Amino acid sequence: MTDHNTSDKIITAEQLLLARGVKPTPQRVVIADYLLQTLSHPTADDVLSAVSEALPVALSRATVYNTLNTLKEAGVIKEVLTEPGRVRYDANVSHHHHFVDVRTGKIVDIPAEKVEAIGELLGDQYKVHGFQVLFYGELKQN
Amino acid sequence: MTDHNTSDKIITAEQLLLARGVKPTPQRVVIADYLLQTLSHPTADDVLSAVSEALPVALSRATVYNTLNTLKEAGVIKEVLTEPGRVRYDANVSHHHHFVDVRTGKIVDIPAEKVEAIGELLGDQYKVHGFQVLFYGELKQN
DNA sequence: CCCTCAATTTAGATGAGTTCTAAGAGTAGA
DNA sequence: TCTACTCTTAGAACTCATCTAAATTGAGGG
Repeated sequence: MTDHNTSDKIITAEQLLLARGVKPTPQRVVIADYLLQTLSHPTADDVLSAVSEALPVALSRATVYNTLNTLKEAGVIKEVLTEPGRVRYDANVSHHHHFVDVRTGKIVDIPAEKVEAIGELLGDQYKVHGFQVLFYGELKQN
Repeated sequence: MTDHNTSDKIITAEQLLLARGVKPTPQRVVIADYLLQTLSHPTADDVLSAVSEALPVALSRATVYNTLNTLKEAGVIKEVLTEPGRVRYDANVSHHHHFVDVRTGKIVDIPAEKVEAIGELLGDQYKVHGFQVLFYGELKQN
């Protein structure tokens, strides 16, 4: 398995949690599953409403936050910072970047390969561990 | 004047505020002056403590937030998002990027020229208005 | 099977950062 | 000097996130 949760072989949320050493409780499975199947970079609140309305499993706000932190620490999801005051989550944990459409607020992933040269542009005085690019502009197709 | 507040000719905070159409009250001048002379990317609270301890002017928390928003809207300063839950401010409003030293938390500016090629790396389906790169790693000197 | 016990979930309290409100202070122009 | 608007202020309120302590769950051992 690579670090792309959503590509290569199809893998269920439950299998992914087991593989990363996280006990797959119903709440965790449902949250991980939602994150794996969306491309929308939801906030904690987005996760709570999406999962609450679609599911038999009751879910408290605290559990959403607990689970998001657990999944983040286990490497199942990543935080995305695009705006002040809220954190978004992304189940694509491969090295990649983001593009924010300034008209719609839509956020799309940009593969690392597109900008991979950036890491070498800085001089000797910087030892670059990684970098994050946030593009903003307009998506010409949707 | 270019959009570098801190280079080219020496300019006082008061002159800068006037030039950007912001009435230079004592509180605003003092806050702008602090931001112009620091390289540390302070938070609102950092500004409040730095300015409060150094100055005859009394300063409330609300004024710090009001002023930071006023200066941001006037283009005198920029927000910097490097971590969840807090906003940092930078009086360097030229197009540039940031490098976070993961050992010390120190944040330094990276000039736009160093990474200027990035804007052209995306394909036709993106109209890039701008981009922000956040590097993280280790500063080898300083 | 059914205890036991540790892990998980939960509602609500709490906390951090920021914005809002409404009242007071300052100030430019009549 | 008065007026009228702008700015500042203290504290309330709001939003997002974490903490607390109690209830629930469920896996492993008898």
